[in-house]
Amino acid sequence: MTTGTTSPTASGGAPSGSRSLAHPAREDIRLEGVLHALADPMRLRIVCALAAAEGELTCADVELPVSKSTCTHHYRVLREHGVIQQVYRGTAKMNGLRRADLDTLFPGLIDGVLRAADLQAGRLGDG
Amino acid sequence: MTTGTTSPTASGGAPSGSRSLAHPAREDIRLEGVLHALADPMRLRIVCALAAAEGELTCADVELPVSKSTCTHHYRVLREHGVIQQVYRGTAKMNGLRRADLDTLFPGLIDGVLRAADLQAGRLGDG
DNA sequence: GCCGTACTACGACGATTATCGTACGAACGC
DNA sequence: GCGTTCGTACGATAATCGTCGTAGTACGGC
Repeated sequence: MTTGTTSPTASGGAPSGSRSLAHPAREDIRLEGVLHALADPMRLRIVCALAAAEGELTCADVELPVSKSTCTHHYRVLREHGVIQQVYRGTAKMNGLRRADLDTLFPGLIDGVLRAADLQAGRLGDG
Repeated sequence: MTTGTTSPTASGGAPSGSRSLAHPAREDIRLEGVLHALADPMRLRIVCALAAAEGELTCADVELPVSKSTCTHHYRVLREHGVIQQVYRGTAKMNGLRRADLDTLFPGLIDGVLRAADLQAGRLGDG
């Protein structure tokens, strides 16, 4: 999805995505890293929101009770551990879950975590 | 919390093995806590060993490349986050996975993590 | 009663982390 | 061009964590 058709409006020309971000290859994603990334409440919220959106969200789309710097930090942790992918798009940065990679490496893991988060949310505060 | 050290030979009530350890109630187990507990390589190893044993193991049964103090620390983290239960039995302390509680709260989560750990072990070390 | 085994408590230490504020850069619209 | 919006980089800071060693406690066997 991200590759293929480059610029949507195509007026920019050559390297429209000049700002690029380093992502770990699928083989480099480690279970402990993923678990660590998911173990933080803020990051778990981000991941849940991304999963619920089933698409890309900007960093600002997920409301978090922390400063913008901290926000950037959490997104970076998620990206560097292979949980999400990030692509610049204009002034915004789109975030998406790396479901395909994660499901291939650890089938059922993300589903289990998302389901667990959902159950816990219902159990704790959502009544 | 500063209790203990009292009534080692108290009659009645508690059984003679009265050294008891505080475990969180099932309702108090939090997903972030479980994920955090599982995110450490040593602790993940312990949990995998416990799951493979399908029973109780002493702390010393799981060989870890760390000192005994560190070992105790990791077991305590696992217990305090509701991942394992610990019971004194003579001089030994038996450790067991809290599968029933975890599966009730977060169905599929532990299975997913264990399977992921297994897959990753095969992918990395086995060739 | 004494000793060995199994685990713990405590203090220490370095490394990592989560958080913030401020200053900066990159793209868009005017 | 200029300003706005969105995100980043860089320090700074306090908290947490993983690790260790040493000293200590509980239990069982002799």
